[in-house]
Amino acid sequence: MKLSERKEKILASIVEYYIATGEPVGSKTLLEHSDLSVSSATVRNEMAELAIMGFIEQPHTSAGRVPSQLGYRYYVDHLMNQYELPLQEKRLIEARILGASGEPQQILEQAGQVLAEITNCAVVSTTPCDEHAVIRRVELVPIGTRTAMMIMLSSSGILKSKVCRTDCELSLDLIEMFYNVVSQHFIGKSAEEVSIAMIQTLAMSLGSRSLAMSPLLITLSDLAQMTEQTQLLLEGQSNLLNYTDYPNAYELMEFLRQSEPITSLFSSRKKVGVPNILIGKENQFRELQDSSLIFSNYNVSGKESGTLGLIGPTRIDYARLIPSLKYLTELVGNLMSDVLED
Amino acid sequence: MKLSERKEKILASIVEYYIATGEPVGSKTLLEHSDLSVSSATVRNEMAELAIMGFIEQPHTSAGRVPSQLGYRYYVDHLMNQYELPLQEKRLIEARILGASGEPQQILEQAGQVLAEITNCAVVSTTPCDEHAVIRRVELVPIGTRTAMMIMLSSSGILKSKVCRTDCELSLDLIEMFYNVVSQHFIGKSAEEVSIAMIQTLAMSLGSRSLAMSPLLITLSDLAQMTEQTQLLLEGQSNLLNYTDYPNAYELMEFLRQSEPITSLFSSRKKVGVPNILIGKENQFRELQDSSLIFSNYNVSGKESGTLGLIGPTRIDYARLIPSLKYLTELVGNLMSDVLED
DNA sequence: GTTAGCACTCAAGAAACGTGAGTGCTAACG
DNA sequence: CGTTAGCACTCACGTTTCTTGAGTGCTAAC
Repeated sequence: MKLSERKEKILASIVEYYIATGEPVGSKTLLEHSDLSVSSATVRNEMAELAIMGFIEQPHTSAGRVPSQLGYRYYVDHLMNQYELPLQEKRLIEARILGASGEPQQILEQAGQVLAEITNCAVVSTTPCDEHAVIRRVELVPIGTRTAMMIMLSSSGILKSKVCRTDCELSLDLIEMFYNVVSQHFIGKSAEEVSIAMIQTLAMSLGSRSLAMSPLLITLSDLAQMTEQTQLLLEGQSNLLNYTDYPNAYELMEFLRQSEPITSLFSSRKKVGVPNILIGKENQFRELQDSSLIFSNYNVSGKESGTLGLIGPTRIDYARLIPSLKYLTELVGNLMSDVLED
Repeated sequence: MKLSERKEKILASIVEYYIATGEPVGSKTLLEHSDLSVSSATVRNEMAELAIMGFIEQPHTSAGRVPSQLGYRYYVDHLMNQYELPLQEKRLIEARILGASGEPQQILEQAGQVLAEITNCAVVSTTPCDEHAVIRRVELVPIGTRTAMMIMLSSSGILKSKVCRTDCELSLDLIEMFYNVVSQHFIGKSAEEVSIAMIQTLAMSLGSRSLAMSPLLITLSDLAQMTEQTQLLLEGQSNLLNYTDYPNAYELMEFLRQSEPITSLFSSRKKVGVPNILIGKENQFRELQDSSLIFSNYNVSGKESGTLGLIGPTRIDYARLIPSLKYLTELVGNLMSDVLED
C-alpha cells in the first residue's frame, strides 16, 4: 500500500518525533516539527485516515498519535533515510575495537560493548559458526602427571580448551599416541563428525590401549562439541532499564539470558547482507512483543559466520542504529578474517 | 553493647520478619510471630528502647519498625543461627558445578550462576590470583604463515591466549628461537616480572633477530599482563530487579559493571576463612549504600586465591545465604585445586 | 515491671476536581 | 472539493481532599 506524499510526510514526522521524545504527537506539535504548510485541521484529517489505515494509533481519545507497528514498518521500508556514519565516529569505534585480542569471543565482547554504548540497546551476538569448519589443530599441554589442558583450534579461528584428568600417568608414550590418533582421525574433520559413536569405534580399534586414552578422547569430543556450538554473547542489557517502555525489565532480561530464542530468531533471517528488522509482534516471542530486533550477519573470509543484533523497544531510532550495526558487523568480520588470513 | 535476652528476642524477630516480608513490623505482628508471652504494650516499650539505642528505626510515626544497619549488624554478629546446608541441596549444587570444564573462569561462571539462582542476589567473583604464580608454559600454535595463537599457562591454572601477527614469515627457525627465549627467560618467572623494560632489554640482547621476534615478545607481555590481572565475573544481576528496595537498579548495575570498586572492597577484607559481611554504609560506595555485600575467599591448593561475593539489599536472608556462600567457595576451591594437583 | 485503654499520627488508597492538550465535527472559504 | 477556522467534547494526569486503619506513646491501674 502506497501512501500519498503528504501522508508519508506526516507519518515520517510522527515516527521521528515519537522516537525522539516518547510523547504522542498531536496535530499542532507535528506542524511545529515539519515543513508542511497546511493547517492543523488538515493534518487532523490526514491523521484520522492514517489511523483508519492502521499506521498510527491513539493511546486514548484525547491524546496525540503514536506509530503502530505497521507504521514503523512503513517508515523503515519507505521513509527512513539512513545516514552514513560520520568518518570521525567510525575512527572512534575502530580505535576501541582494535584493542581487543584476536580471539573471536573477545572481538565480539568489545564490539558488543561499543555497540551497546552508542545505541543504548542490548546487544546480542553469536560466535562465528562455520558449518564447514574443520579441526585444524589439537594440543595437549601437560599440567601435572595426570592432568593436561587440551586445546582445540578450528579453521574458523575458534579456540577452545578444557582440562582433562587421566586415570593413569600421562606418559610420553601416551601423549605421542594421542597425537597420532588426533592427526589420523581428527585433524581436517568437522566438529560435527566427532560423534560419540565415532569416539567409541575409535576406542574399540585401539584395543587394550583404549583404557588410558578414553579420558583424552572424551575431552576431545567435549571440545569438538564446544567448538561446534555457537555461543551467544550479551552486552549492555542494563541499557534496557532506561526505557520507560519496559514495565518489567526483569522478564525481558531473563528472556535474553536464554540463548535459544535469540538464536532461533537469528536463523530465521530473510535478507542476506543487509540488516534484518523485526518490529514488535513480527517475532513470535511474548517477551519480545514490545521490542524490535535488528540483526545482521558478519562475514569471516567471505562466508557468513555469525550475527550481531540489537534489541530495544519498538521506539528506537532505526535510522541511526542501522548504520551503526552495519558498520560494526563489517568491522567484526574484517577483524576476524584478518586473524585467519595471512 | 549487650542486649537483654528479651530485647535480643525482639530484635531477632524484627529482623527475621522484615527480611521475610519486607514489611515494617508492629508490636502486635511481632507477638504473632514469636514465642514471647508478654503483651504488645511491653513489646512497644522494649521497641522504643531499641529505637533509642539505634537498632531499629521507624519509616514514619505510625508505622512498625525496621532494622537499622546497626540492628542487622547485631543480628549477624550475635543472633543469627546459621543452619547447615541440607545434604540434598549440597548434592544438587555439586551436580551442577561438576559439569563445568576445568578452567577457572568456567568453574566460576557456573558457580556464580548457581549461587545467583539459590540466593537471588547478584554474584561477583574474581578469578584466582596467585601472587607467587609463575609462567608454567607458553605455546605458539601457528595459524597461518604470519599468524599464530600464543597460549600462556600459569602455575595457578590460568590459561590465556592471544592471536599474534608477525611482520615476517613464521619460520621454523623463528619458532625454535622463540621457544628458546621463552624457556630461558620466561618459564618460572612470575607474570609481574615480565615488564616492558624486561622485554626491551631482552630484545636488545637478541640483536638483529629482535625485529622478527618483537611481535611475539609483545604478545607475550600482553599475555603476562592478562594472566596477572584478576578478572571480575558478574552473574545474576537481573536478580536485583526483583527487589523493590532498589528504585534505580540501573545505577547499581552500571556500578557493578566496573570492576575496580568491587575488587577494592574484596581486598579490604578483615576476616580470613570466614565470610566477610559489609552491611549498607559499612562500605564507602554511594551506589552500594543500600546494599549488603557478603564475600569469602576460596583457596586453591591451600592458598587464598580469589573471592566469591554476594550483593543484595541490606534486607537479605543472611542466615540462609552465608552457608550457601561458604559451601560454594569450598567447592570452587576444591575444584580448582583438583585441576592443579595430581 | 506489666498491661489495658485511649487519644493521636500519618501513609496509603479512594474519591473528587480542575486543567489542558488534543480531537472530531461543522460550516464557511477560495 | 480540498482546506481551514471555530467550537464543543473527551479524558489522562496532577492536585487536593477524605477516609481508613495500622501502629504508636502515654497514662493509670494491676
